[in-house]
Amino acid sequence: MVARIVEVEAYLGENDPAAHAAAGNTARTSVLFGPPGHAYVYFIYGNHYCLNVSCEREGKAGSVLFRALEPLLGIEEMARARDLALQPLPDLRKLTSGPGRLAEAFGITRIRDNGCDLTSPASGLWIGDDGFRPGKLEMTPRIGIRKAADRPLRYTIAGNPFLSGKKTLARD
DNA sequence: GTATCGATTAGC
DNA sequence: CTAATCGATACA
Repeated sequence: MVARIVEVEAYLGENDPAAHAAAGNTARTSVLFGPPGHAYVYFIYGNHYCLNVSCEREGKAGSVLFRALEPLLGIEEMARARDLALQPLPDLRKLTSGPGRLAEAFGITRIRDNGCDLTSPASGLWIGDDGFRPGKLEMTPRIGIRKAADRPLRYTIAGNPFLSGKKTLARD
């Protein structure tokens, strides 16, 4: 399966009240304090996994949350993982437009993928560069948080149809 | 040990 | 708008 990253949010580490790292280096957040480029997977609301990549050098927390993807390859497999019918025509946005959704589409769990090296193609899950360069980017406040909700740390590809949120889903 | 809540989603 | 649902965290 392959998908393009179209929406992310930055979490700044121990000084960011909205970041899990604000609670310090615990069993849950240890990956955030490890070397960069590794997967931080957490379980939320008793229902969903979400995927981050650690960004700062070892010892310093800081991460990027993947909030939405544009499916490119393996759409059938993603639909199966999301338990959505592929016929007659699936709404592709339902596959990966949201942090919990994209994790489910890729079968990401904390047990399997937490700590995974996202910089290595040898990993089952990794980030690559296919040469695509987005056009205009937009910065908006982060979604779904209660603390530090005003900081514009959400980055999206302007106008991309696969962005998360009911607003984008309701369009067309 | 118990109480509370959350970087969400689906359904009414 | 609310329910679902459970691990991490705060507190006694």
